[in-house]
Amino acid sequence: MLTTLTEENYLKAIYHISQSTQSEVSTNAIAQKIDAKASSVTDMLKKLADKNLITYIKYRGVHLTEKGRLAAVDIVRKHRLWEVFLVDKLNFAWDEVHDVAEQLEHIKSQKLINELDALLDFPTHDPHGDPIPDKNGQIHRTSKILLSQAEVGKSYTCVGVLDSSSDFLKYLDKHKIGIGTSLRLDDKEDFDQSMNIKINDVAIVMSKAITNNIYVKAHNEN
Amino acid sequence: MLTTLTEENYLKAIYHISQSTQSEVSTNAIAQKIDAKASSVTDMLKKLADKNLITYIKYRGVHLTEKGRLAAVDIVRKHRLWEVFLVDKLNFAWDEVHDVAEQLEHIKSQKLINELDALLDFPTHDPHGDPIPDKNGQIHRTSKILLSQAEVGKSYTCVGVLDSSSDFLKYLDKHKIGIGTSLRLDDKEDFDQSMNIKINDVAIVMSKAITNNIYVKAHNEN
DNA sequence: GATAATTTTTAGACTTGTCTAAAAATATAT
DNA sequence: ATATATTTTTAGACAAGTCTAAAAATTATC
Repeated sequence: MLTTLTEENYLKAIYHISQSTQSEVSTNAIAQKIDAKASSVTDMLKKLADKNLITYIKYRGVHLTEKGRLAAVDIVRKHRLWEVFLVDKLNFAWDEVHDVAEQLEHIKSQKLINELDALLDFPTHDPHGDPIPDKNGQIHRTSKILLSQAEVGKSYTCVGVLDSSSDFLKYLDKHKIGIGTSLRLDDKEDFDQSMNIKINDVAIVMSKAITNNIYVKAHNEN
Repeated sequence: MLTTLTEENYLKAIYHISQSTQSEVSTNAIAQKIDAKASSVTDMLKKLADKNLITYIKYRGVHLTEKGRLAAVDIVRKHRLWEVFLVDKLNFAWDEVHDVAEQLEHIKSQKLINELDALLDFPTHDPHGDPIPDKNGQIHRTSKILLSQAEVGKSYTCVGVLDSSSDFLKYLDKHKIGIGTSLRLDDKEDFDQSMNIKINDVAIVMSKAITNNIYVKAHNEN
């Protein structure tokens, strides 16, 4: 059974929302993500339920079925592989890739995506540090914490970002912070939870708004 | 002004038909190419005329305007660049690229196509030997003739194909014929115009149906 | 637990692109 | 030149996806 571009976008939205909330996904939440009215969402939910891609109980929100989850994860896989392609092969900056990948993720060809995977040498993470699901829809999650939760005196490696807006990514570029960058948390201010961070022997101060959007992994850990 | 995917497909169809006929493009011809009914085509022609992409006189067929021609050539450029990408970078065979390129040609990103062009080292022809229009919509046409028009005793290089159906391309693969292959016309049968061709010292017989679909360029010529 | 506020769904309408069937225009044939 | 055949257009309908406005269900408040 074929999915339309619109259906794919709904599935992806439901998937991403359910990742953060861990419970039923509400009509309004989808409407906000898709940038459509709630009434339009209701219509589409009926269609997706008819196709057994979601379980839908009126007024109670939706869940992805296994079939729906696999379809959603497949779109995510394509999106992230294309992002790697754009950055690694076509010299895109990491804040430029999203809109184009939104288009490319809907191209239908199994061979295309398998070969792309090989061309890119089977990457496990996209340019923002998000994991790329494998062919079977499995996601290899790495243990990571927000920099805001880090402990004073310890060293970390930057492994991802929560916010991937252009403004935030440009901030990181300006301070030469990227995936793989090592840093050390020298001190933390109790008052506003701002942090003194040392990166390549340069000390900078980061507000909570910043540290809340950077994922790190502690050194000497698995 | 944005063009929809459907509009782009109509423009491309009109462009390709006008390339072969050199005159007005009829509603029926478009319908056949697009695989739609003539009535649907009429509706779309009005829309394209409203956008100044074609000149349309009822019952008289259509012509592309300069604006329409540039839009059409831009799609052709993208299509052919993606075909090169699929063959050169993703190991697609030349009879597998068309359907995927049909999808990829509609991706909207100027940077994407410019960078792709560079990644592929600015190719001038696609895997079937068709010229790739440049950024300004200019097409560098090479002098070529159909193999069926070749002269007995002369040597040629294969530079393209007219038919690019999977069946025909598989025939060429089987006989190790591709773009750039050298061949010599040893003899021609008056009765059915079949030809005795020598390729890499192997002699084969080709029917008119075959030689009518292979473009060649004479050796020692410009 | 009744009432108010919010969320969700329904009903009906609009747009894009398609279709069928019928009418109009053009082309062909005698 | 007139009848016939073909091509093209019009008219009206349909499916996908969207919207607004109103009704129904749920949640929050007192």
